[in-house]
Amino acid sequence: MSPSRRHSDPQPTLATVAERAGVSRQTVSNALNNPELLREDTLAKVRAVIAELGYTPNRAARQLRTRSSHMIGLRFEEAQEGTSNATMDRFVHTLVEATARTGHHIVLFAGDPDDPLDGYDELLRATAVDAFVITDTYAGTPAADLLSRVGAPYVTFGRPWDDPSARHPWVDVAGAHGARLATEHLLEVGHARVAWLGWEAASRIGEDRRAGWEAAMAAAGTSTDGLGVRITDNVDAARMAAHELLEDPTVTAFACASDTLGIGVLHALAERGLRPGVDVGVVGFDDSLGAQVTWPGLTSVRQPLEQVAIEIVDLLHTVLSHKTVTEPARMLEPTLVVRRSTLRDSAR
Amino acid sequence: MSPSRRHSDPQPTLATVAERAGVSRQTVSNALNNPELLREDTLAKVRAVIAELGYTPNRAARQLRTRSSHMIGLRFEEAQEGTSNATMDRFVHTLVEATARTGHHIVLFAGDPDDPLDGYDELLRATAVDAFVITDTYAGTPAADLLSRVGAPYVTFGRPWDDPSARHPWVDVAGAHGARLATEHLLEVGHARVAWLGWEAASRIGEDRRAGWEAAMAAAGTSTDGLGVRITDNVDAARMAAHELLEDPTVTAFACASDTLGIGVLHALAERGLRPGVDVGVVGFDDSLGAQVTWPGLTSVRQPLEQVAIEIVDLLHTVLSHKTVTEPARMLEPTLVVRRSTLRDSAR
DNA sequence: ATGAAAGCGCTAACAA
DNA sequence: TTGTTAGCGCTTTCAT
Repeated sequence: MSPSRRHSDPQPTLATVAERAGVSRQTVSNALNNPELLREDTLAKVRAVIAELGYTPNRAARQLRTRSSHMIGLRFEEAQEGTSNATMDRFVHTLVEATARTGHHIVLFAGDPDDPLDGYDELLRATAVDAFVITDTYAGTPAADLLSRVGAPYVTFGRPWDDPSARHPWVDVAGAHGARLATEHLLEVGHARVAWLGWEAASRIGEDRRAGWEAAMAAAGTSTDGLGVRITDNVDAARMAAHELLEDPTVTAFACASDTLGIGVLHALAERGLRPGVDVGVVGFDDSLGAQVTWPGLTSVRQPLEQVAIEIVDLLHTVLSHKTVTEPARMLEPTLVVRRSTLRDSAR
Repeated sequence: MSPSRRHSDPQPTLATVAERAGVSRQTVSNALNNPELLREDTLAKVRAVIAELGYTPNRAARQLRTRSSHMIGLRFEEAQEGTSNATMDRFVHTLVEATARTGHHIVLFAGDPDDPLDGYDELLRATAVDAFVITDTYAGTPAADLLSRVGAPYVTFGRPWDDPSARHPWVDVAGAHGARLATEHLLEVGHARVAWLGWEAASRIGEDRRAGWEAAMAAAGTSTDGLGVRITDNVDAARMAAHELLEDPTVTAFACASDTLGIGVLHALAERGLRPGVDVGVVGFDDSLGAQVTWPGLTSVRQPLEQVAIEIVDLLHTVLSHKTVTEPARMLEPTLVVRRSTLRDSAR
């Protein structure tokens, strides 16, 4: 923008540019959207005027005409204390980056916490967004169902747990694989009886991760009897569960469904005077800030959120250009970030 | 939306509603925007048809006409590992909630990290947003300067550190007051020599917080010689600085410019076999998730982010209705959240 | 390769 | 109190 022009001055429009360049409005529009239709010298001239005037097409007008806003809706839940939506936040950052590359923006909207559908409707009917990204498929997929019903485009972060027949595009991370990595790592560094701290059975994500632990234990030929517990996702519940499990001296390692639970185990160790890593191995899940900063560092399963965002944008792009999605379901693999909570030697 | 209608069907427009209700388009528009102009029975009839058809005004058309998008722009920085933009994330959550109440949405946009101005321009010229919220005033206020220059409305979270003559609306939290609360708390529970772990001198926020510590120490009549250090905001730097300061046995407490630094101190204590709270008191800043989950719990200064968001939306509202802002500068006060890192007794 | 005309859905201004 | 007219800035025909 020319630095001397104030916002209150009239913005240049297609007409302004056209007049200044001595061409018709349509030619300017073509210079923007179909440059290959213009003769080279015309194109150059128009572009020069556009730059000179600092012209940017009016989004509202374009949107009204093309019925496309280049906005992607994302329902943003209330900040919840204690439990970490840190993963969600990190995902949003990566999503903003990824959508920017295709000229899209993310529109955040709030919804009544008791109504998983609230907010979608209005944005959609107002043609304010082109598509949605849905992140809470763990709670079933009411929003996805709604959008499917009205034929609105969307992509979910999270597989359709309750509906294997669902055909919508989604991206997810193999939680079971992550838990398996965690458990195998603990077995490798010499722990035999690895306990599992997971969420209530109602959580599909939680049960998926637990299955990974069970698979790794089965592969090692170790029974999981009495080693797996289901608790709510908070530090104190994990701390108490860990205390209980540690009454059995053969239990020397914990794989957990979240960093919150892993940190709870670290609390129990601190209270018992046990050394993380050396005496008892602990692995969390999500590689949150907490895992990174907590003493002495919590080994954790990290989701490739950057890649998730890129895949989602790719799917979004395909869906929005009305192409057929050839590969609507994409499962990514997490990795293990090793920190001192699983280092046994004293080269610490 | 009537559940049976698909998105591909034509959306109802003003004209549809008008025809169905047997009134003119303008009357429907008035029913929406100036209901007091209509006779009661007309209004009721129009509203009934609106509900029946599931009509929502097209945002693009409205925006084109009124030149107002009801979108607020917020530049969203890349996810940074290790250092916590957790405060920023929590703020965004509260902002989404607060703006929703006035019918606005938050548009996130990315910008080249090396160019603090990148992204604003385009959104503005495209008339895609009505206003901006700026959050990184600590880095000077280049974005605010740009927006002032072009006459675009904005509110900042953060005072104009480098320009006391700035007249734009802003909301901030008194960091010095927070550090003072932290220091006074440590003095009250019986520590005499309270050290300060803060950021480099270039950080205005950091120096502000430090000033609060100095004020509290001065009020207690204690010299701060050799007790204040300036380091980068990461756990390890704090850990090492704490080790150094703890060589002096009279140093028994730390007030810190961030939770990250506070957690670094906890690491040093763990390595020295000192008990947080009992032997050494530690206070962090921001009440992040880390402070809440780290063992044994980190006392921290909490910013009233919900209130910040509410004040910002209020200012935004005033600015956007072209009213004069009577009180453009609003300073809020943080509070202290006490956890076990400052509890001396053993009722722990 | 370029231009003219029409219209997306809405609201401001005015008329009845 | 309600209706009519015009036009926001753009792109999609269609004509040149």
